[in-house]
Amino acid sequence: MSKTSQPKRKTERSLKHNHDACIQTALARAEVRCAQEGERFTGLRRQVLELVWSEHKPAKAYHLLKKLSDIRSGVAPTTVYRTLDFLQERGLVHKIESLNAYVGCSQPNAEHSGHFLICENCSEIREIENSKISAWLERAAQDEEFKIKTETVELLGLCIRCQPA
Amino acid sequence: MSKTSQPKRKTERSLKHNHDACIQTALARAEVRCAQEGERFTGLRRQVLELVWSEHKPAKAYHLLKKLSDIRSGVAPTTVYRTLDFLQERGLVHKIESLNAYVGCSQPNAEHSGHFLICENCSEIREIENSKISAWLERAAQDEEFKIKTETVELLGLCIRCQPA
DNA sequence: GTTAGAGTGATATATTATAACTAATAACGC
DNA sequence: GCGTTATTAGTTATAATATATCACTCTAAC
Repeated sequence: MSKTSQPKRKTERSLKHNHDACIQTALARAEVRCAQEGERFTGLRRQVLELVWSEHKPAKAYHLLKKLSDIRSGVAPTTVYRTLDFLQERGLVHKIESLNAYVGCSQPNAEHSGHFLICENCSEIREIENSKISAWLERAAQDEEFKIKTETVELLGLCIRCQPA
Repeated sequence: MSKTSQPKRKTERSLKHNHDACIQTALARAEVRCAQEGERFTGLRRQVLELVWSEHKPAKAYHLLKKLSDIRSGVAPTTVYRTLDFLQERGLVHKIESLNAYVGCSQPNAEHSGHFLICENCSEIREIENSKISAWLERAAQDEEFKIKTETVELLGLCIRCQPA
């Protein structure tokens, strides 16, 4: 248990920032992106993406499965994995390999592998857009004459709010 | 079955480089390291580490389980995972998150997270010792005031031998 | 309106990992 | 050596993650 008499976290709402808008933006971008590629952004795909975005935390496939079952019928693991695969291929979600979980991509316009900061305390996840990282990794790989295709960079630790003073 | 009349691959031996010696070195280092930490390097632990090292490819837990069953009795998933956990905690093996597999650590003396180049064609894996990478990642994380505890860096692509000319 | 292909549903199963409890073994103080 | 304790390993069961396959449905395009 944590300390009991902690002050009520008035930040809770602000931490959620403008989350509804944030989801809506993601959905709108996904729609555009699919249209651009001649892909159909179906109801199922929209629902899954919305569920992935519904928290700023990595979403597990079977958690999504449960949530999805609440809003439609005939949902099986296949349904979820297939849809996540679709979204991943279009750069709309990323899989966090070290957690077996999925997050919405915050820069779906750019072709990129995601790089992530993951708080081991609160699970909040942050995609870092730091083009230098890829450049550095490329250089390191070149030293070994290795040709990178996909980068998995997942940094586990403590976000600023979860660090002890 | 594979093709029957293929030419004998004379490279096979050289590709294996000095692999027996390589394994022996790893085992010897593990023994020293465990002794230093007051841990027991038991028969089971030795066997598992040896199996992990037996190929220069990531080893899957259930593959190790099967191999291990050939040389001792009473082997269950728990046996393997428990032993791999032990070896991981001592820095003797790394888990490759993007493959759910394990590799022997080539620098067990240094405290470090591994950084890997993984060939998607031949599965050969190479741990890159590039202290700059950690430094770079630290810097990127600091920009976000994030405190890294463990780094997962897995670069999937083509090794030099598997690149088209 | 037919049709080809994409999308989804349904069922089964494979793969990866952990929990919880028991038995065996080694280390330690005496 | 001898019993005590802690560590290691064995045993059984089950949870969590992921894929394969086939059938049915919908939709876009003609």
